[in-house]
Amino acid sequence: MSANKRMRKGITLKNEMQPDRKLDERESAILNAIVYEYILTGKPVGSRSFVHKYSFSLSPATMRNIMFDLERMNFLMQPHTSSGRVPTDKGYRYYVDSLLDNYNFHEMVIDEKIFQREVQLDKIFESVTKMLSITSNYAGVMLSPRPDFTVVKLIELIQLESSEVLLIAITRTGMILTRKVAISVRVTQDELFEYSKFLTGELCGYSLHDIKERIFENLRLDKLLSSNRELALDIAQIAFNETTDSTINIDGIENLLRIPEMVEEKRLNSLLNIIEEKNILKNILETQIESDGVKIMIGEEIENDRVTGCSLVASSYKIGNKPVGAIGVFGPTRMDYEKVVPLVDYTGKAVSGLLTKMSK
Amino acid sequence: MSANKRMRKGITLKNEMQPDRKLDERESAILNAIVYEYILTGKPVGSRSFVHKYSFSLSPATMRNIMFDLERMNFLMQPHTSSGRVPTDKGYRYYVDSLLDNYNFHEMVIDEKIFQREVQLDKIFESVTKMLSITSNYAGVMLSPRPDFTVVKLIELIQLESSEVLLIAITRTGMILTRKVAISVRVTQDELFEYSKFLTGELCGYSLHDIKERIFENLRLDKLLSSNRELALDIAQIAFNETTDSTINIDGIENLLRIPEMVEEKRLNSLLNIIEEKNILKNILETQIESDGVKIMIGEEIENDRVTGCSLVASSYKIGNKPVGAIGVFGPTRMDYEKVVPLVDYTGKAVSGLLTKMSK
DNA sequence: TATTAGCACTCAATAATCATGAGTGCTAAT
DNA sequence: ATTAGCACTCATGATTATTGAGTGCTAATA
Repeated sequence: MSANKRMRKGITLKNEMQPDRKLDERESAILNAIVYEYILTGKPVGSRSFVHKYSFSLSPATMRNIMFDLERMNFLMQPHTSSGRVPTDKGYRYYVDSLLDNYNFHEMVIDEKIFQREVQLDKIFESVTKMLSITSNYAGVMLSPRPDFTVVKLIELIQLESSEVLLIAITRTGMILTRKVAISVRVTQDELFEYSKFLTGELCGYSLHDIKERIFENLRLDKLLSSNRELALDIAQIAFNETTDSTINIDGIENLLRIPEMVEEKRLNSLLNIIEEKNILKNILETQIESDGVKIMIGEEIENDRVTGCSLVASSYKIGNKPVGAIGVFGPTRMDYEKVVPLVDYTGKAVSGLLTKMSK
Repeated sequence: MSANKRMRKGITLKNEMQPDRKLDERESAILNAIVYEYILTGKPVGSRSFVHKYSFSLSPATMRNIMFDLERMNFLMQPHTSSGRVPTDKGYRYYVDSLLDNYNFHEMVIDEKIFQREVQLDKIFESVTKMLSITSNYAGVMLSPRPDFTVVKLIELIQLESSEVLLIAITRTGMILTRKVAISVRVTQDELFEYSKFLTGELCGYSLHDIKERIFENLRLDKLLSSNRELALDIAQIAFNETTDSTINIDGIENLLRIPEMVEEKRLNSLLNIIEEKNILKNILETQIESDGVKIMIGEEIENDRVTGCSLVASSYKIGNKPVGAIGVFGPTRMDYEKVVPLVDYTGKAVSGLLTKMSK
C-alpha cells in the first residue's frame, strides 16, 4: 500500500532527498499554488487553511501527504517541524519555469515616451533604472553597453593648455567620451582641427575595441604618415588606450529596505554588500548579456557568497542583433515574479528598440 | 535653603523650562562629559555609574541634583521617569560649541594625493564623498558648485547631424558641459569652427550666470552682427539657457544602516526619505554654502519634516575667496562629533585649495 | 550652605510560565 | 487513494515575577 510505503519512508527517509521525477498534474498545480500563496503572504503555507482558501476538493490530510512528497523532492521545506511549508529555491524555480512557459509576452502599457524624451545616454540609463524600480517596487538595475563595442562616429580634439589636449569621441548611440591627453609638442588650434578631421576619417565606423586592437597597427603599417598625422595617432592611441568599462546603475534600494524580510540579518547584509560594492551586481549582470530573453536567478543560483536570499530577474538588450548590455530587477527570493518577469521582458525590448533606432 | 528650593521646584516646576543662565564650570564639565558618554555608549547616563566611571569626587546624590538642574534647563531629558539622562538637541549643541571653541584645527593626516590623482571634476566629487564616508563611518555628502557660477574657458561646436549641433563648454575648473542644440540651417564644419572661435572669444572669462543674464543682450546691442555670428549666438543662447543645477553626491548610506539606532522606525524613515529624495539633503546643504567654517545642524535644527534624529556637519568650500559649494557628513544625532568636525573642516579646506589651484 | 547617606519608589528588561492555535505525522476506517 | 481522528510539536502572545539601575526627597553632616 502506498500509504504504508509513504509512512515507512516518512520515518526512515524523512530527510533524504528523493530522486527527481516528473510531477503529475495535480502536484504541479498544488506546488505552483503554494509558491504563489507564499509569495503573496510571506507566511508558511499549512495544509488546512490552504485547502480551504484555494477550494481544493481535497482534505487537509491528503494535502499533507502531497506536501510531504513535495518536501521529499526538495521543492518545499519546513522552517521547523510542525510548521507550514515554504518553497525552496528549487520550488521557486519550478514556479518560475511554469510561469515562463505559460506567459504570453503581450504588450504592456508602459509609456515609451519616458525613453524618447531623454537625449543623453546616461540619462536614459538613469530613467530606465528608476522606471524599473518604481514599477516593480524592488530595485532596478541596468548595465550600460561596454563602450568597447560602441562605434565611433566623430572625433574632435580641443586644446586645453599648451601641453594638454582634450579628445572627444562621439559614438553612434550618442555617448560622449572625453579624455585628457598630455602632449609634449606645441600645436595650434588649426592643426588640431586638421587632426580631428583626419582621425574622424580613419576611425569613424569602428568600435573602440577594434580601434584599440587593430586600427592603429594597420594605419601605421599601411601608410606613409606625415609626422603631423603620426602625432594625431599618438594622441588618439593614448586616449583610447585607457580602458573604458561599462557602468552599472542601481535604483530603488529604498524599496528593498521597506520589505521587512530584507531587513533581517543575513539579507540586510546582502543588501549592504550590494550598496557598498556595486561590482557584485555588475558581475552578475554581465553573465546575462549573452543569453537571450528573460533570465531568472533564484537564491543560491546567484553564485556569490555575499548575496543570499535574493533573486534577480534580468534581460539583455541589443543594438541591432548584437546584445550589448543588460537590465534587471533585484529583490528578495519571495518576489512577485508574475509581475516582474513581463516588466523586465518588455523593458528589455523597449531599450533594444530605442538604442537600435538611435544608432542608425 | 537651596535644597529646599530645589525640592519644591522639583515638584511644581518639574516640566517647566528654566530660563537660560550661564552654566558654572562644574556644570559645564559635567554636561559635556554626559554628552560624551552618551555618544560613546548610546545608553542613558545614570548618576551612580557615571560618577564612578569618570571618577568625579562627588556622590551620586549630588550628581543627581546637578543632572536635575541640567534637565530643568533643557540640556538633558529622561526617556522615562527613573531612567538615566540623555542629551537634548540643546545639550548636543552645548557640547559641540565647546568642542568648536577648544578645537585646534591643526593638520590632519589625510593623503592629499587622493584628490590630485583625479582629473575629471565629477570623479573628484565622487572620491571626496567616498573619502568622507569611509573615514567618518557615516554618510559623506558633497554639493557641487553651481555650474552657473563657474567660468567658461572654451567653447566648441561640433556637428552631429545635419540639423543638430553639439556645444561643448569647458570651464576653468575643468568641468565639461555638453548640450545638443537643434538648428534649422545647414552649416559646414568649417563654419562651426569659426563660430567656436567667435564664441570662445566673446564668452570666455564669464560665468554661465553672467552669460545667461547679460552677455547676450550686450553683444546683440553693441555690435553689428553678421548673420553668421547671429546664428552662433542663437546656438549658444539655447545651449546656455537650459538651467544647469548643482548636483549632490551621497556615499556611505550603508554605514548608517549598520547603526542599530538608525534602523529604528522613525530614523529609518528619515534615511529612506533621503535615499529616495536626494534633494532634501541638497536643499539643506545649499543653506550652508554662504556660511564660513564648519557648521553643525543638530536634530530639529535641520528644518525638514522628513528628517528627524539626525545631524549634519557641514563646511562650505571656495574657489579663491568665493564659496561655491559644500561638503558634509550626515549621521545620527549621536554622532562622534569630535572626530567628524575636524575631518569636515580639513576636507573643506583641502577641496578649496584643490579647486582654487585647478581654476588658475 | 553645599554635600551626602538613606530610603521608598519607578520602570525597562529579562526570564518564567501558561494558553492558544495552526500546524504536523501516523493509524485506521472508508 | 482518500480521509477522519488523534496525539504531538512548536511559534506566538499574554501574564506574571524578578531584578537592577535609576530616580526624588528627607534628614543628617561637614
